[in-house]
Amino acid sequence: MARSSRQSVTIRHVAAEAGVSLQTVSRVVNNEPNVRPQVRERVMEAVKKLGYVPSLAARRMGGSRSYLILALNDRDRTIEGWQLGQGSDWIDQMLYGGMLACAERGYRMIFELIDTHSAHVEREVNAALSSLRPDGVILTPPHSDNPAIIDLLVKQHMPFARIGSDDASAGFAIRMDDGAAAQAATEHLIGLGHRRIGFIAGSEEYRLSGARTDGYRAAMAAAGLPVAEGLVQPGDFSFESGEAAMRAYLALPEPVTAVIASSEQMALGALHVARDRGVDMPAELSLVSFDDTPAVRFSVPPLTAITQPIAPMTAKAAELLIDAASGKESEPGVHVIPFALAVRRSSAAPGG
Amino acid sequence: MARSSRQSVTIRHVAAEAGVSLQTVSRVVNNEPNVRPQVRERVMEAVKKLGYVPSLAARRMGGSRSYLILALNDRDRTIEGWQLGQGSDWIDQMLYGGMLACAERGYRMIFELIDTHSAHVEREVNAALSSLRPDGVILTPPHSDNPAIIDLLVKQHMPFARIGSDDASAGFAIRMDDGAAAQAATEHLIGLGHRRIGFIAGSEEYRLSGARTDGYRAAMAAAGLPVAEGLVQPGDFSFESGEAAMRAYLALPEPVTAVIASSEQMALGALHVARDRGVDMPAELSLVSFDDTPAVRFSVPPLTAITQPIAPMTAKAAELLIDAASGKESEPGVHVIPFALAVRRSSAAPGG
DNA sequence: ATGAAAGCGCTAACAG
DNA sequence: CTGTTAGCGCTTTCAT
Repeated sequence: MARSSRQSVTIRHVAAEAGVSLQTVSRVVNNEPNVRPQVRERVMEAVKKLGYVPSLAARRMGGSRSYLILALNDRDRTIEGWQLGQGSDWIDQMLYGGMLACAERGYRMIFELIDTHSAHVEREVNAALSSLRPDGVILTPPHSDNPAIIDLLVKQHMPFARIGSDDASAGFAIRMDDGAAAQAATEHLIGLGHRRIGFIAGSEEYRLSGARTDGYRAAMAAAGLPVAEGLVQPGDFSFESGEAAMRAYLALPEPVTAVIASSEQMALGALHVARDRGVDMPAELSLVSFDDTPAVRFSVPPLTAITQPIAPMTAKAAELLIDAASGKESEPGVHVIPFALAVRRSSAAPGG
Repeated sequence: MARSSRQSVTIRHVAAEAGVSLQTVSRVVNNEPNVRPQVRERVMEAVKKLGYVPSLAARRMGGSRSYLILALNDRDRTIEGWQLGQGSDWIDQMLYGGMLACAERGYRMIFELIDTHSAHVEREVNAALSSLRPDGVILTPPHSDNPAIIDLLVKQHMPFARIGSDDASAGFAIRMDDGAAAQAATEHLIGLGHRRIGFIAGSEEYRLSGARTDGYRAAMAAAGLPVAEGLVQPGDFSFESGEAAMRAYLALPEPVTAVIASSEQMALGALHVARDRGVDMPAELSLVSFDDTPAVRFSVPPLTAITQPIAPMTAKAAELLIDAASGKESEPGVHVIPFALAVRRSSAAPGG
């Protein structure tokens, strides 16, 4: 352990130490066959003694793999989230699931911010791919359904996983069952005795918005409840759109007794308006959020929420891509990850 | 833009397209001198036309730089934060400041989780360094003052920045003035009319804990207020230790009218206990938090808090390291980044 | 089962 | 100002 200079240990040093060729060291390090147990042992000792760890860059240069998984996130949304610090922990959960899954397999996850709306999406994605040459790409919403990005990836034969997408035509799709989740939230409220339940829809830019609205409608229909005019309000996932929706509900001739917001920010916006107007929650109004974030848990009252399995989805995405890069063919198609409903004080039987 | 195969554009293709040598392309791409404007122009056009972006790995292999900055975070704390999802956005703010500062300079920030307490710290750090060969390392608390890590970095001549450290003996130290911040928080309360102010100290594993306590004592002393027995309570940054401290305050014969917690989690723990006991805030008790996180802003009441400039500190760290890697000698020593005090409803004049 | 040779895409060092 | 020559540390052939 005396090595302490700037010059680091390379495969050469290990080969010399063990008295074998570079090749043999490479084989041992990569767990390849055709090495006698005895020699393997000797090499592993040398590796350990010298503290050898292969250089990522050199591995990428020599071989075909880069041991890198690239996650692409929407620049504007991500930066806005960071600036506002409003407690969406999407990135954190993505890192949690993705980084650990990668680390377990000797991979590394890097993430990049990409402008969806920019005319330069292709240029930006291309730049990241060219620079990093990852073994796989993880797409998060709204990139998961961006045709420009998908086309690019397909053309380059770059394996990719699409989080929150149900499009199985290319790449791996990994999602939770958004429809079932909205349905579960709706059923939860119906079970509590609610009959006039509002639903704040999400941005149509995201495919999952439609699925959620459909799930809500399905649950209402199954219970024989009409979806009256004004019960479904448009939204764009923003706090403001949640506020606007709640104002609309409060202006309805016949009031709603419960509201489901298909995003955390919209739930908080709705909560804000309701509280401002002195609505007693949950006595007069129950509220359910999609997305179980810190802000939702710390709000007053704490909100009942659908827990999106962001970490497990990202972990699954990383696994699939690494398996693919390792030659293991995994089943393509849509992988559905279970969600959960966290029941908190914001939902109760109507009237108290 | 017809290139669409897997095989990507290399410096060769650009050289051929522009009719110059590889070297000239390299010079242009790296903004080096000794290229006629005319030729430079021609090369830039070829680069643009082919969509050429240099390979990170190849750059690292050929040259002396890797264009990578490595940020080291504490594994246990980080993972715990992700699991609990309690809304500490340290990682987010670090990424915000660090990634963008790196991106502006053509660098990339990668972050790794390292076990501080493990006997393998050195092995873990070494592995990350050997694999990535970054141009600089950013240390975050508690790594910033970990002698094993510092020694390793110094021995390897690896430039590094220490966030939240005031130790200027090696590397760049980047910090906010923790003492002044605690002092400002204390003065804020004194200005409101408080005289018996409690201070929940942080873990002694972190050097900044002492600075904060000192700042509190200094402000008290400057105002001629005694720091009576029991006013300073020990803590370890955890929610539980905040709860314990608040219980201790409530058990004091002569009650405190205000409390400063030197971490967000302790503030929330203290708030939890106070609310449970029916303490009216801020009428009966004012509370100030260190760390202006989402949870703090969404709590009831929203907490007055010291805003730690995590993003600016990380950005500064990245800048210094990249400048160093680029040959620009920057002033060593301690870089102090301004903090702010966000006044919210949790602090008011005593008694009402 | 092992080793030798070639080369990945770039930059450093040197020639001109 | 510009081009040529060597590698960087690995993995991939291909021999042995």
